[in-house]
Amino acid sequence: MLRTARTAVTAAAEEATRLPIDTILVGDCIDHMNALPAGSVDLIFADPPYNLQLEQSLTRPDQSKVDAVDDDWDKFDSFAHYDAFTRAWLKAARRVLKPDGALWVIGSYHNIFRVGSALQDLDFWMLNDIVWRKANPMPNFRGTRFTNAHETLIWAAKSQKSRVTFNYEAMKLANDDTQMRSDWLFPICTGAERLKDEADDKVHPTQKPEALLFRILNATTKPGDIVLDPFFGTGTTGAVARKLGRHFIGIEREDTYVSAARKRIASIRPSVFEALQSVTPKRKETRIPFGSLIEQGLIEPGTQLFDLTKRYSAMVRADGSLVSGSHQGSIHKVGALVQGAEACNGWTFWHYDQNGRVVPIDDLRTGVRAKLDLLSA
Amino acid sequence: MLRTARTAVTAAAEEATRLPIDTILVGDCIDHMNALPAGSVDLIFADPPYNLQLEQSLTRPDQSKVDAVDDDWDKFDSFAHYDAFTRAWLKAARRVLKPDGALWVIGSYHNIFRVGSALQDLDFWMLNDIVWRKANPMPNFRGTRFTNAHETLIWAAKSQKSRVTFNYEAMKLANDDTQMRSDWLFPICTGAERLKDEADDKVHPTQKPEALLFRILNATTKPGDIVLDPFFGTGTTGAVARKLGRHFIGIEREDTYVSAARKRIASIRPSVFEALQSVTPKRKETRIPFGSLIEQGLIEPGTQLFDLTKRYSAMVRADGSLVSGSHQGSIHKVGALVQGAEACNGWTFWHYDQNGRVVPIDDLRTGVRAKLDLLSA
DNA sequence: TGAATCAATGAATCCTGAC
DNA sequence: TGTCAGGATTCATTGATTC
Repeated sequence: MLRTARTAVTAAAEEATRLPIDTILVGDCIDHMNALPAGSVDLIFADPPYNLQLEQSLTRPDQSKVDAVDDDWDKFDSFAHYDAFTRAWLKAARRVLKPDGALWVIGSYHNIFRVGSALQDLDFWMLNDIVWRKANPMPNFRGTRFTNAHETLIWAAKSQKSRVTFNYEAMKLANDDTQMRSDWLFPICTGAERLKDEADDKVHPTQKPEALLFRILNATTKPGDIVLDPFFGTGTTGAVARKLGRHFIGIEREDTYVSAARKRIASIRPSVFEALQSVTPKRKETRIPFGSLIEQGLIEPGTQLFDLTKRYSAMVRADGSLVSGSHQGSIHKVGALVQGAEACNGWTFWHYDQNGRVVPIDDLRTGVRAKLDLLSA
Repeated sequence: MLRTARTAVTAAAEEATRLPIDTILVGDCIDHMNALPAGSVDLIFADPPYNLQLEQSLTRPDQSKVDAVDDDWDKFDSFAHYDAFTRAWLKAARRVLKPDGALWVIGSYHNIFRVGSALQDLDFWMLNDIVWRKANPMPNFRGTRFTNAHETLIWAAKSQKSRVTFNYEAMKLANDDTQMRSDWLFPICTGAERLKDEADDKVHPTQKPEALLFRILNATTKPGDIVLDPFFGTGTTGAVARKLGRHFIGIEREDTYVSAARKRIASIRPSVFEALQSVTPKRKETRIPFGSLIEQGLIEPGTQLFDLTKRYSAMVRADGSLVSGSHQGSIHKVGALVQGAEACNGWTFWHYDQNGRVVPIDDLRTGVRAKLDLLSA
């Protein structure tokens, strides 16, 4: 009798801890997370709705319309509603995490401050905020702000005393033997990687690049770990987990996304090594804008520049523009204008007086570049 | 009697609106801000305490101690206290801003999510979050996290309807003619720029580089604007403001910082006036109605206009309107109608035949504008 | 076949002054 | 306060089309 009871209990416990590994659960993420056993997953990656608040439609300068994120799942009545939603899914997420588990969230300035505050309030322990610098962001078409060229990720442990996985050496190796920094450069998801439907439209408006998930899983999980994604979408997390020999649990409400994700993941052939290679971004020559020389105090506003023959001259203004007579603009533009030429490389055309020596401004750029590369290498 | 009263009132009003320009107020920033007249400053730059939670002291691999931020002013008992403090100073800051004013805050993951949420709750309107990528950050000595290589800034307008200053063209030009992005690369403040005391210790633990403020003031203020910094520290904001021909109001509690800042700012040589002028944005150029070109005989009534591909054409009428088939109206309206587009810039869309050369009508406008500006100069 | 050109597009809180 | 209309505004990448 006793033995039978114990067996039943053990079986129930086993049943309860048997996780729906490498599958997608369809439905609300809070309900599904609450149905999972507590303390059962190693990592959570979450890409929740951003709560964008778009007022009107936006057109490009060529009058084409920007295909905005206007899906119902991104609509919230107020910050209060968004906060309630955020706290609810974070609470459920925290429960399902192992004691030494950690969580990643990605967001933009519309929502990330709400999410970050909620995380702290719920006793998650922040480890890093990470900046995903987009190599090819959408420009600001109206010329009213800085190009929105990044998104923010937060990496947080379940609690202050969690001993989370961090593959420091692997990250350092992947970054030419220097510590991986908190700013990551990746292109947005386009081309063959971007899932399209029969009509050749994007299946999901905000599909994340696999390279981003590669780095995250490589950095903060071990092979065989279980990664939960409560906003699975078209399954980038699952695809990368499979490639890297990690297990995933996806939760997604929309049937369209679920079926696209299933098809996508089924076709993945795990191949760790090559995938890892593609993660390392190639080092490009650091670009130094002329304005940064002034910002850094290497050229003072008011400095006179001239060409090698001293036929033309121009004055440097604080904003990085040059003036020469009625001409004004960038070093290149004014260089072209004074000569009546179509184009001009201002870096080699313009010179300044360095203690009596006539030196091209390009020399300053070379110096700054060398210093920057040295510092960030 | 009445006259005297009115005079007194006027004097009081004048007294109240007389701002403590280019000075440092010593004491609590909330008290001082509340004593300033409402709606009186153009921009606020704030570098509040970060609420760093260093559990124990940090040691480098060689066992030397890291001089971490552990000053009293950075201690808060809990997030609740920090939030209360944040809301209090942000409220005071919002009151003192002009209706079209804006605010910058800088922070790290320890505090920026609290600050960002508070901003949104207080009806500030976020314009961008900006990432300052440090060229030479402090490494993570323990190898337990990613190198903390950036800080976050938030640029927010006083309200959603504020028309804030943004020198788009100047930023674009300073960035080699492409839009300035939201990720900025600057070295941290070291070397000669870093203020040191007699013992050769740094005067302030978190002195910001002038390059950062240079970009901020260049991007979001005009010459002569008033910039308030409620956490003035050693006065980077004041130093850059003075260099760039902007006014500052600094507020700082610590005498050590105040005296260092005063000395620092007194030694600054402001830029010459001409160097502070910036490129004129197209939006601000003298408006030339199309009709005036006809009035001035530059285009004759009856002239045929066409687009660059010669797919569409229209005729100029004496009153400055165009006709194309059944369409008629302004150059913009007809340009849009013939293409079936929502909008169209007629100045660049429509061309005319100038002795066999196809020239946009905008070239005529440019000529007229130059002549007009010459006359009025 | 290859080079040159054109077209499409991506998490976007995206105008401003006159009446 | 709103309405109306002038007219200003884009970067990197991919893939298709043309030369």
